[in-house]
Amino acid sequence: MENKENILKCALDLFYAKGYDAVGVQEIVEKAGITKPTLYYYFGSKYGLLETLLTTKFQLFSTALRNAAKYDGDVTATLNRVAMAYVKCAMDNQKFYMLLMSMFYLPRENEAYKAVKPLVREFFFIIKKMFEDAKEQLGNMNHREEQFAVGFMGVINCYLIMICEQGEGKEIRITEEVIRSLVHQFMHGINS
Amino acid sequence: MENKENILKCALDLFYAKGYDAVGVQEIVEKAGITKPTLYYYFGSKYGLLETLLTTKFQLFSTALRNAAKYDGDVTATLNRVAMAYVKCAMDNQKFYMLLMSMFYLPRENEAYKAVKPLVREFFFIIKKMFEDAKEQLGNMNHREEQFAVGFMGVINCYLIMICEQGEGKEIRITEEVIRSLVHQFMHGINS
DNA sequence: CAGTTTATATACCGAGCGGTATAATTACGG
DNA sequence: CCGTAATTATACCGCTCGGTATATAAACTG
Repeated sequence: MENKENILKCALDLFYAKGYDAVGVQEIVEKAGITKPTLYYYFGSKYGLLETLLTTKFQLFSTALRNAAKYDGDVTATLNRVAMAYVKCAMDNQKFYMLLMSMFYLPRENEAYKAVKPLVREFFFIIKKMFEDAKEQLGNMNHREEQFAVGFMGVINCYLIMICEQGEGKEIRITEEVIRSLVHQFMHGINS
Repeated sequence: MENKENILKCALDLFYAKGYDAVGVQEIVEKAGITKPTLYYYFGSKYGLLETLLTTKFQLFSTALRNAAKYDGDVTATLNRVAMAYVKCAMDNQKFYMLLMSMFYLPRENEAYKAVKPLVREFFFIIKKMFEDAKEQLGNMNHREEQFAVGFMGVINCYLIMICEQGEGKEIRITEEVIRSLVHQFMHGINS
């Protein structure tokens, strides 16, 4: 079992650095110090390896977000919880997070995008539902729940990517204060 | 010269649909109805083709934004102008815009990212400078110009990508009113 | 210890990759 | 109408791609 996890780790490193399409199976097995049949024994195909990598690691994000996104009557508090949980997951799994981001923006007919598509859907479903539940407090969103969901995650992701870029590789601490200010910016704009 | 532009067009279609790494040179020349040496005569390499495609088409964005981003003492008005110009460019060149977006989020060691990197830098330099010029009106940004630039473009891009996704292929009309509401959301938040 | 399952390596497959040497064709100025 | 330069095609290069048939080693199971 040691090999399997090692392959996943090496694949993540390479996919993160170059992207799924630009990495060959040969490259992965060399980095992992094994041979091709071993990889194919565990994952069946290069695409299967990607799927396994994505679905297993995505569990963390999914459960953390699902817990945080339970609307409790206070929009700001809920948004803060979600943002905290999300940022924590992202920073604890920085490479995986950046891989997810890059794959989310992949062309829609790219094979690798098909692997993230269900994850993206699940993801936005959670956030969108949160905004729907907050209808009472937010008032007439008139069907802008989706726009809000996209915008909210967009603000956070843009910030995280900017930070990740600057502190390339180094460990990054993002304080609760910063997260709260991001949520505040989403709700009240930049000059308030 | 007819061939050259045809190759560029076909390359854009394919890169847009599948991504640079997932498209072979053979595929491009077949779609363009020519043979490989013709492509290599004009562009020297697959990467050279990408560079030519990016730099020529990016001119539009660059000049349009540079004109719109001249700060005139009114932040809201300037942001509106920039957003209008940007959205117009993006919608007039939808495939190219989506290609740019997908490449912007490419892993940093991916070869194709090296081709967009200078464009991205130029792009953000323009937006960042606009926020710096608006210092008098926006007040104490205390070095958050970059964060604002990233956030502003992030909001617009997230919205555009969402729209492009829904109206896949069809022509898209985005009214000035919608753009103004996006700028308003950036400045004053969602519930104002 | 025999039999079976699990795990790994050697050596190979056809196909497609990016790229090119050579030659034929076209366009055009003298 | 000839020579030259700009274009385009035929046919090929070595290499890497994703994937596999076969054999072997290790680890359980009875």
